[in-house]
Order: sequence, then C-alpha cells, then structure tokens
Amino acid sequence: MLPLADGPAPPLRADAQRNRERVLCAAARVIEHSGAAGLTMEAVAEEAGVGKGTVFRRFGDRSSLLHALLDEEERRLQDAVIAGPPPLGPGAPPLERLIAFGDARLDHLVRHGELLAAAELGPGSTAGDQHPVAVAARVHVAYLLRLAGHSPDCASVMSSALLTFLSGAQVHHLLADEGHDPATLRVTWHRLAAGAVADAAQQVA
Amino acid sequence: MLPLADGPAPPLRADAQRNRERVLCAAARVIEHSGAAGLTMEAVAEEAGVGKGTVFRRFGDRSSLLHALLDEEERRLQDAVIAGPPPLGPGAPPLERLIAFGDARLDHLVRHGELLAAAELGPGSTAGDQHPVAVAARVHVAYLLRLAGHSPDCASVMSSALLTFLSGAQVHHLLADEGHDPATLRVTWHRLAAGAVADAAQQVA
DNA sequence: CAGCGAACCGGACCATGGTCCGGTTCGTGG
DNA sequence: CCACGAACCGGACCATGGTCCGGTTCGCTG
Repeated sequence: MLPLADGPAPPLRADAQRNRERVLCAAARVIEHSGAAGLTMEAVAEEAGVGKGTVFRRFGDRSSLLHALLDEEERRLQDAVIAGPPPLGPGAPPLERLIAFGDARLDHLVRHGELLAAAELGPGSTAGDQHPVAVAARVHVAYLLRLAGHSPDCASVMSSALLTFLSGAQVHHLLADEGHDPATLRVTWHRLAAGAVADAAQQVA
Repeated sequence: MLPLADGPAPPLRADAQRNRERVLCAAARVIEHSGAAGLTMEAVAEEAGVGKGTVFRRFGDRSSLLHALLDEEERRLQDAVIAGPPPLGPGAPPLERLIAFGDARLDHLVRHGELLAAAELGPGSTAGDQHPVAVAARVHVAYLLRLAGHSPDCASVMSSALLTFLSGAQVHHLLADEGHDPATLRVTWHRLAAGAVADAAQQVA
C-alpha cells in the first residue's frame, strides 16, 4: 500500500467541514432508502439541504463520494497492510501476504459489494483505476510480487491483472449476476495468487 | 465460443437495413474525425441524417454500436476458435488453445484498443460482460479450463477472472495509462494461462 | 469591531445517454 | 392497384453527471 503522498491536506473551513458531514450522512440515508443504484447526486444534495455544486466541490464525482462512505474501513485495511500483524502485514512470506490481502479485500467487497460496484462503474468514470485506494493496492501487490521474484515490469502488469479480479464491479458481477459464492471466489483467488508467485519462482530458477 | 443461440434473426425491412448501413458508416466517419471518445449518439444520428431514436432502435446502446463496428473481425475470431486450425481451433491441447486465444484477443485489442475501451466503459453500461461476444468468450475459456481438468464451477470463475485481463478497458489502461507494451502483456497472459492450467493439473494429481 | 480577501455556496446551465409515441412507410394479401 | 397492419422513423423529452460563476460567509488582522 505505502505512501499515498497525501500532501498537506489543508483543513477545511468550518462551514465546509459541517457541510461535508451533512452530505455524507445524507448519502448514507439515501442509500439506505433507495439502494446504491438510486444514489443520485441531486438527491444527496437535496437530502443534505445543500446545492448540487457543493456536493461536487467536496467530492469531485460520484465515485469519490461512494468511496468516501467506505473510507474508514478502507483506511483500516490499508493500515493493517502497512503495519499490522502478519500475514496481512509485514513479516510473512509474499505469497501468504498476497493471499491474506485478497481475502481481506474479498471480505470487504462481499460486505459492501453494491456500493463498490457502483463506485467503480458509474457514468463518466474514465476508470476507477485512478483512485488513491486502487493505486495503493496496485503498488502493494506489485511490491509483494517483486519480493516473490518478479521483475519490476512483470510485477507491475501482473499486479494489475490480479487486481482486476478483486475489483468491485467484477466481484459484484460474479456474485450477483453469475451466482457464484464467496468461497469459490476465495479459492480462485488463492489459485491466481499461487500461480503468479509460482511463476516467479520458476522464472528465478 | 460455441452456440450463441442467435435465434432466427428476422430480416430487416428494406428501409431499416438501409438506415443501419448509413448509421454504421456515419459512426465510422465520426470516429475517424473525432476519435472514439467523441462519438456521441447524437453526432452519429446527425451525420447519418436520421433521428437519434433510429440509432438507438437499431443498436440498443452506445456500447453495441461500437461493437457492431468491430463485428466482422470479432466474428472471424469466433469462427477461428470454433472451427479454425490449431492451436486456436480444436485439435491442440487446452493450454495452447488458451494461450492462442489470448494472443489473438490481445492482438485485436491492440489494434482497436480505443474503440473497445470505449465500448466497455461508456455511461450506463451495467457491465460490458453481458454482450454476446463476451459471453461467448467466457464460455469458450471455461470450456478449455474444464478440458484442462478444472471442475465446472472453478472453470467458470477462473474463466471470468482470466478474461478481465483481456477486457478492452483493462488492456487499454495498461497500454495507454501505465505505459506497458504489448509484448509484456502477452507474456503476462501466458503466465496467467499457464498458472490456471497448472493449477488444474495439480488439483487432479 | 470593522474591513477584506479567500474560500465556499447554490442552483442555473450544459452535454449526453436513453426513452417514448404520433405519424409515416413498407410490403403483403386480396 | 388498393387497403391495411406491422414495423419503422424522427425528434421532443427525460434523467443525471458534471461545470460555472455571481453572491455570500468565514475568519483573520489591525
């Protein structure tokens, strides 16, 4: 996961901060009431009692708003990866960390599948692949793959390849549309991960 | 690839057929002039000299229109897979067919990356995973994986997993945004495929 | 407390994908 | 050649994500 290089993040003005909370709560309320699919920026704005412009100013786009709702939990996963106990955190062999990472993310996705799918899909999304969280995940997995013996280049591509399997849209699709169950997904992830790492080993040998 | 079960596909009325062509040509012209990103349904309609409703009636949505533009080539790949010479067609061992399939698709994607990315991304796309071509690919890969020894269930999930790597959006992202080159992608595909198949072997053993 | 610039707010506005339905055209049976 | 229903056409209409900018509010400073 690593840096993220957040920059100074200047504190918001009091009213801005207040509105931010209001919007977030409103969004949660709207979702609870209409599902993630029914979350309209305008609806959120109205529910929050602010203008649409305010919602966009604060969150940039729909996708980010959705992510913001899950922010806390995602941050926790990130922390666990950076500094938590093995096998998620440092200390375990790469493959185990990789598997643990995928499992954790799958858990997260199963819990919040609808939200995350919506976050990555929505109109105008030039690709959910640019969000800080996604970038961090890519960097982390690539790092593990390098530890496992891949060249930087391969690690990078392989990382992206592996992570598409863990994308919100993908998992949601597999669960909802194709009717697979989480356990199967987990097994598949273990195989993908093992395959990727075995690859490196054989490459080194 | 297999059936597709197209149904009878009733022939279009003469005027409808004529308009279909007109729209397709217009779309090609628009793309040539503004790039795939600039292809708006309205622009196509105007360029074709028909109403917007006509475009939608014929193609259903933006994504399908894009796919229709590439239809011929995609159909050719499909034929090659079903009945062509090995290693793409029947006759070679599963792994080789899998690799050949991926290579062919990567080729296709590299050639028409922009188009396909646009086809899969566009707003309102509940998921490009429902298009006949995508479904056919999934069925085909799952079939190969079963041949290689996977259980039907695993084959299905693994198939989806592998194919996300070959999606238009994904490949375009890797090429354009992350600056990888096609050769690296191909190597990565070989590894993924080999990993998946090796998995099955070890599972059987 | 008064003044002031930066930051913020709201909601009108735009672009675009997608829907709808009244009027038109096709082509078939008599 | 005519009549008629099905299929089709067009473009007005809708929903929604996203942009813009004039007016307002904040909070710091003297």
